[in-house]
Amino acid sequence: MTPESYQLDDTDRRILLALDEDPRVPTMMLAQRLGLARGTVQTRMERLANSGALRPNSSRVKPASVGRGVSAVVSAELDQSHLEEAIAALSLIPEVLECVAPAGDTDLLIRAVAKDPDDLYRVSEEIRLCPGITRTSTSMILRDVIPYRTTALLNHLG
Amino acid sequence: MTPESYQLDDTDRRILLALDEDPRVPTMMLAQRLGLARGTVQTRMERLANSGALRPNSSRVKPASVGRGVSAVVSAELDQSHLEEAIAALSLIPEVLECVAPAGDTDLLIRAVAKDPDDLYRVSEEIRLCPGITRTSTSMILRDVIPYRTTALLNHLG
DNA sequence: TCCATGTTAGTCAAAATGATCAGTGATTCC
DNA sequence: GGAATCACTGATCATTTTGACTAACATGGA
Repeated sequence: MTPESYQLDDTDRRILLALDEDPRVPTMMLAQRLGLARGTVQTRMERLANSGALRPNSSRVKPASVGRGVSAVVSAELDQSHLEEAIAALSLIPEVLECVAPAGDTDLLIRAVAKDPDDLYRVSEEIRLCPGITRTSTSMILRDVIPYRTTALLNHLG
Repeated sequence: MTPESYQLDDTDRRILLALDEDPRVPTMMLAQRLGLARGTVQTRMERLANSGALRPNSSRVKPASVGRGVSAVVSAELDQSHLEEAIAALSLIPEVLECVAPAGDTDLLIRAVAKDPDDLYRVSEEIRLCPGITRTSTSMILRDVIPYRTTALLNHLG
């Protein structure tokens, strides 16, 4: 339905936050809690699911719970003419969770996970060997200071 | 129940991946599809929800859908003796989605969002002014090359 | 003003849920 | 070897929820 551009409003955010606190709550009770009609909540949740505003459910999985307790940031420089090839190759590495292109010196910033430091070396090598990638620098993450969240953001807008 | 250490097994992963493809599917049909008994799926989903292996639902929200279409990576150096203060202060900034401490030169690597480049400047300033933070360097993200995913990882283990 | 949209509030039958239980296989531990 | 533990199956049950539909109301824009 809605392509990519759907903007969540206050009601959407309240629903999402309420679901964080009580993920299994039935629509009816949720509606009561928020002071809305059931139909409204139902419509909203349906819309949310189809709006493209949410990442897939599996993105909630903490890598540590599938035995990937080691996390790293890999910055990569690349031969710009082979950008798309590099992206394609990176996509094929399961341990690559995310990759962004920042402004500045670094061409690509890659978030990767591994089983242990030794495994991280392997992953890091796989990344380095991607076509188009000329140089990488891997930093293991020592501490998850603030684990990924959007709660504060959602609350803030309210 | 389970604290933080629960390891997802093959069945858990299959359930999660199936839910990605069809998020609203009822437990019964899901069980059929996976060739499991309903009770099993029910137990698994319950356990998953309580295991701490999943981030809160709201972490699925794409910041762009709440008007934060601009994303940035901020690297920060800090006065190590004020680490905890800095963390506390950063936590209070809603636009700070994540913060990790990598090995190497950078003390903290912060993922932040903003409404637009102008707003990013404001957020960036807020970060810089956190107690304990001595220097920051902000890079706007130009392109989301691989959006955050765990699908490949979950599939890979199977 | 009229129209479109989103909300409320209510109904309905159909379906799913959570809670059980006994039986079975696999694994571990003694 | 045997006992105990654990997870899965397949089944039943009453209760609840769901999705789909109404009609009425409010709001905001054309």
